[in-house]
Amino acid sequence: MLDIKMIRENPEEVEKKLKTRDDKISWGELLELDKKRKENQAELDELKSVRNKKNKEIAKAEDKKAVIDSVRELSSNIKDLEMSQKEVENSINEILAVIPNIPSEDVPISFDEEDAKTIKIWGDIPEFDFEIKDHVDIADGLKMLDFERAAKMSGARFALYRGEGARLERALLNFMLDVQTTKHGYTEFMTPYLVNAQSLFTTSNLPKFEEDLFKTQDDLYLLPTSEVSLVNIHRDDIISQEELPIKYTGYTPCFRREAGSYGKDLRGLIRTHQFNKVELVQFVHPDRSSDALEEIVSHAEKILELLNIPYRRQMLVTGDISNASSMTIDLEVWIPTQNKYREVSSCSNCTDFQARRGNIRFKEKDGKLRFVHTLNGSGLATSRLLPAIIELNQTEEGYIIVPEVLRPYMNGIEKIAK
RNA sequence: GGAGAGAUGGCCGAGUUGGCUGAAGGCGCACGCCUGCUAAGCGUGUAAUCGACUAACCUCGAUUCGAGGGUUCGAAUCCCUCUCUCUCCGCCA
Repeated sequence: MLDIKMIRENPEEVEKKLKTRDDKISWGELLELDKKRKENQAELDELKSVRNKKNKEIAKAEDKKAVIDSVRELSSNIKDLEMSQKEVENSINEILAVIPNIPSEDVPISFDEEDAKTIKIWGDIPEFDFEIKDHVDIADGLKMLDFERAAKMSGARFALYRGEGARLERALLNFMLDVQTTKHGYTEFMTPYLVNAQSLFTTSNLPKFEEDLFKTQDDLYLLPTSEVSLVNIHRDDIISQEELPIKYTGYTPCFRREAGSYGKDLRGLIRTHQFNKVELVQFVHPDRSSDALEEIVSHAEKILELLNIPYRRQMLVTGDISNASSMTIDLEVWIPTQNKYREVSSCSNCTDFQARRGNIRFKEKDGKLRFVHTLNGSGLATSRLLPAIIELNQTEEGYIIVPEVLRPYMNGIEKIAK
């Protein structure tokens, strides 16, 4: 959520910046409502001040009845004004709730995702001297993944991991968590997978993106990402300055309806309703969030480098960054059969946008309370990582060479064969 | 699922015959004094949000005692609904 004070003070500039990420953006009556709210409040304060004074008289008055009668009407007026003030406030909040974060100055301005800026390319793109197969065919041949049976029990876009496939997935998750906790200083969490609407409001998945979420009959939602639960750990908290930066990580499955994304279909694991992800979240001092974004990206990259997967770092354009983000860096891994890089991680600096929605503050040295900055990044999603690993490490016989760093997690085996 | 108890400031904890309580007391924290150092001690201060005034400080007004609604001239205190926590019973991985 943006600070209404900031919008009030320079509306043109804010609107201009927001138009670079959504050309339809507008906030209609927001400023008039804001003015109205202020007027109402001043009047309310005045009326209440009078009422409070009179009420104090009543306590001491001899003839209570006379004074009470004079206040009765005043109170009724106050009640009416309060009602209309509430409506005004609700309208303001509804408008503010769907306005996205302001993009950072450094984000390339464009609505075409192809304009993303490549900042870094790591690793050599491998060449194969045999006919390569995609991850679905290889995994099927090795009985690691079974999409047909997944469809039988759950429908399209679900995965069933089997045997070494399941073990490889589990190995990856454990490996990633171990790296982030032991090398990068993150505290690991296992969080609920069902969360309430308030938590999704904090991260800005609600109210605007409800159609992306699975909702239960108890009004709880399945996590679309553990960013939601990790960020909400500190909802309504006041964090002391010394505790910053706070770094949290956790594995959870992620559930997304992917409504409307049919058609641009992708085989196998690439786009499913349920996938596995290790998430990184940081709460930092506002002065440090740019550095923290760089850091979080490097933490995700470390995983790819240890797995020896070629990747590139992309800075997304204004039109492509997520609602809460002021800047987003994507990591993309090389998928041989598609002959291109595909997103495996998305790291965002949400500045104070989520902190304001979730009321997550810290105490500055001078005692002032300020909103923290929040950042999140995938570290990483296996649904994109596993295909890369399978395809990049395939042999002519259709086997998979297990990356060295994963072998300790795979009972030491060097390859997955029939 | 059933029965009962509770939710107050950064934390603990008074206050529930409605007005003098934004809220005693303690802890913590900040500053000062004291002190060879540390510890202890003494003193002062210490909620947030919105608004008025101001260069700023100060001051003043409004709101907030889990959330929402109601009763009343007036609610932390009374009533209703909801959420959460604890205890006991039931069930159970």
